[in-house]
Amino acid sequence: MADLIRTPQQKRSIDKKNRIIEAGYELFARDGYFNTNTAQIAKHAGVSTGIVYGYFRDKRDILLEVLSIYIDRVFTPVMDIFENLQAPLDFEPLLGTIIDETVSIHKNNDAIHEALHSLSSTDEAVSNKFLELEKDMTMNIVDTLKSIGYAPVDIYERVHLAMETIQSYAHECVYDLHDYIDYDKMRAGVIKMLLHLFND
Amino acid sequence: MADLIRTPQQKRSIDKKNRIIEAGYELFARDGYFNTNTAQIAKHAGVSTGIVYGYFRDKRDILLEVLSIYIDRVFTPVMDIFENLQAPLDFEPLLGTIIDETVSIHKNNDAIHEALHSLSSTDEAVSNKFLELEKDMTMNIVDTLKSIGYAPVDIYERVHLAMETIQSYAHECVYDLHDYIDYDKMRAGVIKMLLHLFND
Amino acid sequence: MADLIRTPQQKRSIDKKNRIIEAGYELFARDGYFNTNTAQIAKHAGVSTGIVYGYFRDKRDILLEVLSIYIDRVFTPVMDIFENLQAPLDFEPLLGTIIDETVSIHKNNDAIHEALHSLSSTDEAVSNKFLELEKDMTMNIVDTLKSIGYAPVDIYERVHLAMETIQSYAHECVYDLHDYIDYDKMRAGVIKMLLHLFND
Amino acid sequence: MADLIRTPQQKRSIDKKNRIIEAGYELFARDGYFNTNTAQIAKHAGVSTGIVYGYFRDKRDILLEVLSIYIDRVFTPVMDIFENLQAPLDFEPLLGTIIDETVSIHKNNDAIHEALHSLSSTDEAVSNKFLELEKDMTMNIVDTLKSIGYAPVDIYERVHLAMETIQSYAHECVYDLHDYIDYDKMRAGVIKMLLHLFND
DNA sequence: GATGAATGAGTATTCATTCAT
DNA sequence: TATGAATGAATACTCATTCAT
Repeated sequence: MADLIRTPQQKRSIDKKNRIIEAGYELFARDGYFNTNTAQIAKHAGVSTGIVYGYFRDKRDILLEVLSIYIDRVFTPVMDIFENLQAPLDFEPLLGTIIDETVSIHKNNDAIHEALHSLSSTDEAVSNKFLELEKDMTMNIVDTLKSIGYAPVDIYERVHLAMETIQSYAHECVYDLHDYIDYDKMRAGVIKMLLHLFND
Repeated sequence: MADLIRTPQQKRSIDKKNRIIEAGYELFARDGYFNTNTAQIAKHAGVSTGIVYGYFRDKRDILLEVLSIYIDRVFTPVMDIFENLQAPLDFEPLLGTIIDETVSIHKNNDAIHEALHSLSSTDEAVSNKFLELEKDMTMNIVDTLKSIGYAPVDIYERVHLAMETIQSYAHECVYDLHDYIDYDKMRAGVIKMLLHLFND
Repeated sequence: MADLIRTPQQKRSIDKKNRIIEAGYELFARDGYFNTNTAQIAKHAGVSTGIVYGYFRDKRDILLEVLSIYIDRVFTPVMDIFENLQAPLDFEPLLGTIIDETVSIHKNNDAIHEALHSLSSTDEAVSNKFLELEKDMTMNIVDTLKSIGYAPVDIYERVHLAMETIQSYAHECVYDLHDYIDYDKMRAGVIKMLLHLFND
Repeated sequence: MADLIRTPQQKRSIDKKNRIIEAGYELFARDGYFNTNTAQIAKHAGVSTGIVYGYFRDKRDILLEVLSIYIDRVFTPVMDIFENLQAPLDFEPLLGTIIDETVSIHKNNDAIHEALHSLSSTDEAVSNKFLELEKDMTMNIVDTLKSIGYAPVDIYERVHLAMETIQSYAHECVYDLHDYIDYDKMRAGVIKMLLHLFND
């Protein structure tokens, strides 16, 4: 007998729901999904354990909402860069901007990314949301590029590959900190590769 | 008084320990670390629940051993390619070989990779082992390349970046299967980028 | 400071209280007392969860009121039969009437009977109300019979036993539906036994 | 992944399982199924909460086993009476024996009967077991009676009705204790009715 | 009076780990 | 060494009851 999940309308309730999501965001990021319990989430959000189940079906439902927030935080800033893009296209500064923005996003959200992504393999809804995110980003970027006249063959593959490469680099920057790597030099390498990928 | 963890000497015992590790490997890969319990591992390995604690300090200790096995399985085949490398260096076929081998490795081990990597963010030992793996691979490859006379500036950055890029691509191939991507064309894109990265 | 339980005076309030009792009646009958929660009762009654505690001390208090209603529904129709009883007493048609009426009552109320009666063993108030019901029915019937001149020895025992027997039969009819039983023939058996019980 | 439920083979384990069932029996009888929690059962049985789930799938599974024990305790003694029954049939002492035995059984088991029976309305397995019990008893008694030459028309109805009547009486004796009833006189009434039911 | 959001104690169940045999 | 029964702390989720509005 599924007790109704409240869809909060009033400001105070929306706040409360958001506080729970934010608490989930922070705790999942810090300790991982399985090392975080609902009581901790409630406490961190400053609410009772019971009310959590007024807003969410179950713990996984919190995860899904956290995932949505995460996706929004990752997707939006990159898309904003393309928003006001104008021909003629000058790839070099564009790539630089995207790389720096992506690194910045990863710096703030990589922990939650790991926590969420790790569930992809066992939770299809999570997996699908990640796939969809990649698809949406690729499609949006391709559309924007086409709209300003850039439409080479294999554009989907190029854009997707570029995205992956940039994300790899950003992930490296945030986490790995190998002492034998100069990340600025690596950044130059990324740009060099991608310029070559897009030109011709 | 901490019960000693046996370091098995006899063949039968070594077998048993390995069976437990292999069981952990398969179950962690299939269901994830947190969705696998020690009783399942024991059963899958054909041993009693109790004896697991004769060979491993705790559940996490199994994880660490699984991680070692994983690292070995990923590291060795790539290094083997470089083993008999001879000058003069022809990058194009070499990259093709590495890419195909990496994709093949990922096909067999990506599930466990996800399961293990997801623990990086909350377990420093796991995180360090992954860092070390990347470092070892980079170092080995760089050494080999140098030994046959290839030693440009920024060689560490180039090699590391190439590795990351190839791994990204391999991961894509195994999992994502975006319907708008032709993975052979993307493979060509990877090779194109990397050739440019290494030449000059 | 115990919040006063309102004894509703106004028509609207009486309606509301009755709606809650009726909702309790239906849900307890369908799902049992422990499988019904107060939110469901409130919803079924079309009132808020909070106001339930304006009319009832607690959940058990609803139960007690439901029990009263139930007792009324079971008691009254049987007593009505005796209301206009006239000498000389002809037991056979009287028994037939009572049996059929009792079966009819059970058909409509056996589910709630089970739900309520099951609480007898752990709730003395419930248990007492059931005892009282039986006592009242026995006393009323005995009084009526005496008033029209039927007053054999052991009249209390006879009447009480007859009531029990008829209730057993009615319960059988409603629930058990053993395929090896012809319930009309059993009805004849009941009448045969009871006639013998009362004559001489 | 249903963890295996142990089916205990060794004496100590069987003892333990039985202790849990017996604990359930006593607590369900005293407090009812819903007012008893698994921790109480474990404590009463002198075992840990965890091991309960080694022997039983869930709390309801304990209930089902308790029900089986109950049925055995109620069924067996009555059947024993019929075991050595010999022609010619003398109903009067036989009925006396059965009534006294039934009252004795009810004295010891009526509390658990209420607790279990109350779940009939919401749990089909429970309901079916009760129906089956009645059927088994009726069938057995009818068979025995037929085997010694008593086989009137409507024998199923008569036997079933007799059983119900005796159980009603026994239940009355145990619980109701109405002060206006002399239970010995009522017992005589029961015998009188049943003799009439069976003769001719 | 009325609402329904909020509380937090309570419960069934799981599982890493221990231990008697 | 090996077994697998046993432990008990931990956790997701429920629900009778309260309370701010």
